[in-house]
Amino acid sequence: MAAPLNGRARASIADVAARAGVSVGTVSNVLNRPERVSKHTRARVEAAVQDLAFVRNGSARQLRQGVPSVVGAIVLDIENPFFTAAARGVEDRLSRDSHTLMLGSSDEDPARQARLLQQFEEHGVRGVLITPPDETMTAIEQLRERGTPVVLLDRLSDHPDISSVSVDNVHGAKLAVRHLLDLGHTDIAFLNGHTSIPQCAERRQGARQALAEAGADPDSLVELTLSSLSSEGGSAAMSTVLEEHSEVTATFCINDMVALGALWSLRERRVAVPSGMALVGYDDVSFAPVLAPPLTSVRQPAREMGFRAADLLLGGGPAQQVVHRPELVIRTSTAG
Amino acid sequence: MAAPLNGRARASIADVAARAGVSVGTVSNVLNRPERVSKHTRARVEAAVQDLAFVRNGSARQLRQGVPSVVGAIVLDIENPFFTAAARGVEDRLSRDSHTLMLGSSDEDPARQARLLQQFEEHGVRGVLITPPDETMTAIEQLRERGTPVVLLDRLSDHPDISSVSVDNVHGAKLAVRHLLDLGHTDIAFLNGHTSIPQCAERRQGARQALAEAGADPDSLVELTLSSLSSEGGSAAMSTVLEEHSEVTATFCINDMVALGALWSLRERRVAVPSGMALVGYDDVSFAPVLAPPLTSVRQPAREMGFRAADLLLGGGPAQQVVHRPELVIRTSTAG
DNA sequence: ATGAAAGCGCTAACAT
DNA sequence: ATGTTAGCGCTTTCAT
Repeated sequence: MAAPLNGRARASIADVAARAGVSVGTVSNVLNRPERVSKHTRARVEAAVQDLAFVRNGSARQLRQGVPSVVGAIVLDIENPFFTAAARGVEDRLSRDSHTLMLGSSDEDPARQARLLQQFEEHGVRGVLITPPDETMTAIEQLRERGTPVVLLDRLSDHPDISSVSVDNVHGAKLAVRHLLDLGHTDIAFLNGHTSIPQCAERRQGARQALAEAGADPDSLVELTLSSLSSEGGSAAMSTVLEEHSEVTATFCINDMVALGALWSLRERRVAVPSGMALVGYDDVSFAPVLAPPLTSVRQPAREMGFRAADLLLGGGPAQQVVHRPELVIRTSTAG
Repeated sequence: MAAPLNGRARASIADVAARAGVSVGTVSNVLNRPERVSKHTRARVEAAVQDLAFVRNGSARQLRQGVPSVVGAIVLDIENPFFTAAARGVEDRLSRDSHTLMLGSSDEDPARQARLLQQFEEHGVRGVLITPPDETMTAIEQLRERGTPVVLLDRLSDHPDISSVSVDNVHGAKLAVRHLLDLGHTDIAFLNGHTSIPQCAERRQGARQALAEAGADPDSLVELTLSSLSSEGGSAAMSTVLEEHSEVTATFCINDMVALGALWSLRERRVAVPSGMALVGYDDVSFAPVLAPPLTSVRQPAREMGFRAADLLLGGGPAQQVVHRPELVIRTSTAG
């Protein structure tokens, strides 16, 4: 039963051909265009494939015909449910065309992103879905110019040839802060990431606009800059707020993971929410409605966004910019 | 500046060689063993690489030398924070050796797993990390026999040649249910997945053992079988418990996502936790401590597990079974 | 319907 | 130090 593989681990198409007593071309035809092969030989070849447990060598295949079936995706943080929900949407779309997802997390680090892009390109991926961690698009544009299609995820493209699926961040942040202002809060903290991250810059803009429109001074916003948009970052930042900005009565968090961390700190210091501190998150991830207390958050359709982005990539039509409208979901963390 | 690529999108090593006025072998040497090349020519080649924006063709490279730098991983559910934390651990380890992660989610479906395995194998991955959704290991063993190393993640291997990193599920479940019994609960529901999933079978065994050891009838456990180990599944199952098993005062959930869903339902029906229903989860994911109420859960070191699994895969030493010990983290969802 | 053979881009062994 | 070349496994003309 063991195959005569001359020490090689995997059977090649030549091994199959030898075993079935046909040429390699015929085996290839059985694999790719079975209708061109007679019933009889097809059966013989298929038997040989079974016997040898033959598996195609994807590298050789791709080298020859250059049609990759892998799509690369780079998200900011693989532990953020917003991005895994988006990844799930991507997978939903890819599996339709039996493509595989190669997922990487840049951890908001441009250098890590560059490394991943390089690996993806060497790999010859069919295309790349990416949430860039900063404003610079040169590496991405060059990648595209060299022939790898790119779609931006959770970031509006200003390049006419690059599609994107995003959400209006300015509007989303405005909804959040306006809500806090409507509730009577005047001293509001904003736990944000570096404004080099576009989402952070845009939401900051929205937050400040909301203040301005309400006749308040945008600079009255107490801004904290987290080095990492994670629950750990949120926890540390909220501690700072409590220690150094005791006037603050409401906090807007750049995302729900940060809000989660903020809740850790508030709980630890026995600050009641919302009476001691109102809290708004962003993304409306799955756990938001059952936090203690249920978290007010700005909803983004993560899964649909991922699906759509993958669809734009595979579809290959003209570039287009899809912009979703965010929605404020009010729960007891603000209106308790 | 544009390169003479004869219509091809990407520059090849031959293009670089032509531009630099050297042979392809020399270019290859600059790329792989720069010390063998004189400073002068190296500079010329590097300039050409820059000019042409040359990127290695990974397929050709792998075809030739057969050393893949991609590791495949298949988890049960990409939206479960336990698995993304594990994936993060995997990435931590892979990035040390500049390997890339190819991540797939089987969604607990053996057919999906088979498809992913096939794609990974065709791709020629360096190895596979996998949490199998059922007991059958034939596809996995065959993959290994054909030369692709495999490490089981979150599942004990009974095959001497296959390494694994797991946690003692029987013990974990026993801790959880014993805790509920200690609190005086006698009517306990267990929101479990199909027992074809090994983790589910093992935790069921632990739950029943806890009952037996306490002198109770193991069959008194009210078992619900969810088709999906997600928050949606947990929500639906908890609704059933409330409607059809009003005697139940405590529920053990197979994981924290299910517990999250259960909380949705409890909140919707205004059942207080733990007074109306005590709740225990499994995994102790990041949001567990700040749920309403904070969730008692069985902790598993997800990130370390992923790291270790990747380490075993890349290390290539003799197969070994790493078994972690779970830990019960008691919070107010049971002992409020 | 089937076979023979070229060639995808790269690496490594060998030759100079 | 650099060049030449075989060949990895596959797909795809072009013959037969």
